[in-house]
Amino acid sequence: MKRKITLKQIAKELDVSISTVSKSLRNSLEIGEETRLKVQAFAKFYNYKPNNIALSLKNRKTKAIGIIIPEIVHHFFSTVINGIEQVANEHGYSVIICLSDDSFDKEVLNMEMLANGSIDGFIMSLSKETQFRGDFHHITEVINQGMPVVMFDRVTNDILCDKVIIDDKHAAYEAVQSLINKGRKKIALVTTVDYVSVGKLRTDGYIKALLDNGIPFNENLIIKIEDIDTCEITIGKLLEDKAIDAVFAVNELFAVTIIKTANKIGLNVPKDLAVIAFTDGIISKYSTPTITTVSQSGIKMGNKAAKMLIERLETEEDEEDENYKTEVIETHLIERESTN
Amino acid sequence: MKRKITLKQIAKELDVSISTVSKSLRNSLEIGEETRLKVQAFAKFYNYKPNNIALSLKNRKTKAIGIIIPEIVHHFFSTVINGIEQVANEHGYSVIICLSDDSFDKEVLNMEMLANGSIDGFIMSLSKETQFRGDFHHITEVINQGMPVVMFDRVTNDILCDKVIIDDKHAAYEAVQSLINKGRKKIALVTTVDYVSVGKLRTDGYIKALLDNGIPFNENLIIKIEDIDTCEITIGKLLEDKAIDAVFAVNELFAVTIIKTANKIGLNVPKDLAVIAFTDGIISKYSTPTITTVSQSGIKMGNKAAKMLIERLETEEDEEDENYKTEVIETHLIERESTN
DNA sequence: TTGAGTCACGAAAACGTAATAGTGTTGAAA
DNA sequence: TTTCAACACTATTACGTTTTCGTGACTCAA
Repeated sequence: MKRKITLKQIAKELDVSISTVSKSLRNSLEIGEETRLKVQAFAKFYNYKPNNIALSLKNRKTKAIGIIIPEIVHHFFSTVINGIEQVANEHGYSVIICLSDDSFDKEVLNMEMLANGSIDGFIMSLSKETQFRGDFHHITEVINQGMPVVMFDRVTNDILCDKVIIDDKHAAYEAVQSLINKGRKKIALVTTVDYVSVGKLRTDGYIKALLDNGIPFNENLIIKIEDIDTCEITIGKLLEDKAIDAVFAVNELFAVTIIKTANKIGLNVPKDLAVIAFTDGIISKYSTPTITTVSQSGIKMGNKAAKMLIERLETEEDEEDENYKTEVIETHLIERESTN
Repeated sequence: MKRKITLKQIAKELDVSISTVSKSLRNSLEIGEETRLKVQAFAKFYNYKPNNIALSLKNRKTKAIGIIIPEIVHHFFSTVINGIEQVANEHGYSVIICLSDDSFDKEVLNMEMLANGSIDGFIMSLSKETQFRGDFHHITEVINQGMPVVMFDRVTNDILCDKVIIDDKHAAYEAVQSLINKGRKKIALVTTVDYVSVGKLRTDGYIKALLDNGIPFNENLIIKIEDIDTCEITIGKLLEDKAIDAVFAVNELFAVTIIKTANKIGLNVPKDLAVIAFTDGIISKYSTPTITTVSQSGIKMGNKAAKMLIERLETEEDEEDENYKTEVIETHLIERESTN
C-alpha cells in the first residue's frame, strides 16, 4: 500500500535537489555521472513513473482525446471507437468516451465536462436531438477555445471543422442501381423518421438512382419506421399491397425484419424479393439468408478521424492553417444471398 | 480563439488576489458582498470553469475510472461499458477506455499508462493471453499502490479484489437441464479452445447437468472451435455422425453457425435439433429461427462493477475494510424458437 | 593573482486550483 | 488610550513536474 514515489521523495532520500533528480532521469549532461546513475538506480528500484496529471498541467496537454457518440452498444459506433483507439494508442493518446444517449443535454454536459482541461481534442458524432434542434453552440464554444473537433458520420454543415463521412447519397445510389441492374423494377425504401442528416442523404440517393434509370419515383414506396419492435405490420402491408420486388433498407435491423416478414407471407428472398441494407454489421453476415450490404468501414473512419485530430494537435499552433477538410471514406457493396 | 480564462487572469483583471477570486466563486463568507458579486458576474461573463487537471493534481483524484477490456466490437463488452458509463456519469466520473486486443503486453502497457495518475480506479476483464499466462503482476502492482480494481466476467482467483461475475457453471447447468426437460437426450457442447476461465466453467456445468440426469458424459460430444470462419466442417461432422438432438453453444456465433449447417444437411431446428446459446446478443434475437439463450446482463454487470468501484473510492481511506466481495449477477433463460 | 570558463548542482518559477494562515484597517468595549 | 474582535482581503503552500537561471567550486591560461 505504498503510494507512488515522487521526485520530491527521491530527492529527499538521496539528499539532492528535485531538479537534480529530474535531470538525472532525463539523462541530462548537466548532472555528473555518479549522481545520475545513483538516481536512476534508485528510481528504477522504486519503479518511479512521472505523474501524468502533473505533466498534463505543466505541458498544458493531456494526451487524451474525447469521444462523444450517441450510443456504444451499436456495431458501427463501436467499430469507429476501435479505429480511433488504434491510432490513438500508436501515438500515445488515451481515449475518454462519453455517451450522449442521443440526448442534446447529455451531449452538452459531457462536452463541457471534458472541455475543462481533461482532453486535447474531440471526435464526435452528433446526437439525434442535437441534429433535430440544430443547436450547436456547445461545439462552437469548444472550437473557439482553440480545441480541435473532428466530426464523423452524423455531421452538420453549420460547424466548420474537420469531418469524416461516407458519401451516403452516392452509396445509396449505387445500392439501388445494383438492384436495378439485377432487373428489379419496383424498389421500396425503408428508412427512419428521425432528422439525422444521413437519412435524408440516403433517400436522395435512392430517388436519384430511380430517376436516372427512368423509373418513376413513388412516394408510397418510402416507409418510415418509428419503432423497430412494432414495425412488422407496416412492413407486412408494404410487401403485400405494393407488389414490390426489392427493398433498400437503411440499416441491418430493418433488413432482417423485412426478410422475416417476407418469409411469413410466403415470399422468398431473394427470388421474390431482393433485400439490400446500409451498414454492414454482424447481423447481415449471419442472417438467413445472408444480407447484401453497403459497407461503411467504421475502422477506417475511426482511423482517419483520429489521424486528422492528432495531426492538428501536433502541428505548431501558430501555423494553424484552419483550412478544414472533409474526408470521404469509400464504401463498397458486399454481395450476399439476399440479392440473387 | 481565446484560451479558457483562469483564476489568475480574473484576479489580475479585477485587481484582487487569486484567493479572493477563488473564495468569491465558492461563495465564501470571508469575502464582502460587493467584491463577491463583482467577481461572480465577471466569471460568469467569461464562462469561467475550473480546470479539471489542476483540480486533479490538487485533490489527488481524477474522477475518472479506467476500463480495460479485450475488445469493444463485441455485444457483451459494449453492453458492460454502457452499464459502467451510466453509474459513472451519475456520480460525476468519466470513463477512459483501453483495449487489450486480448494481448498481455497491451494490457500491461495500458494499465501502466493509466496507473500513473490518470484515473482513480480500474474496472477490467482479463485478456485471453493474460489468463493463459497466469501472470498478473501488473494488477497486483496497481492494487499495492492503493488503487482499487474491480474485475468482471473474465476474472482470476489469483488476485484479491472486488469481482462481478455470473455463475457460469450454474447457468450452463440450467441451459442443459432445460434441454433435457424437453426430452433431448444426446446433447453436444460447442465451445472454444482458449483458456478463458468462463469456458471451463461452462463445460463443468454442462457435464454436471448430464450426470445429474443419468445421461452418460461422452467426450466426443464436446467440440472445440478454433476459428469461427472454418468451423463448418467440424460442426457438419458433429451433426451428421453423432446423431445428436441438441447443442449447447457457448456463444451466439457458434449457435448461428450450427443452425446454418444443420439447415444445409436437412436438419430442422428446433424439430430435429434444439440449439441453445450462451450470451444473449443481437444475433440470437434476429436469427432465423431466433435462438434461445442464456442472458448475462452486461448492463447490470457494468452497473454493479461501477457501483462497487465508486463505493470503494468514496469511502474514507482509513476505514478500508479490504474485505473484497464477489457479486454474482443472475442469468436467465430467454426461450425463443430454436428450442421448441 | 586574476579572469574566464567549465562542472555539478540548486533555487525558483510555472502550470491552475483550494485552503490555511496571516495582515491591516476599523470599530467598539474596557 | 489601549485591547480585542470582526471584517475583508492577501500571501503562501501544496499537488508533481520541467526548465531556466543562478551559483559556488574548481581549473587553467595570462
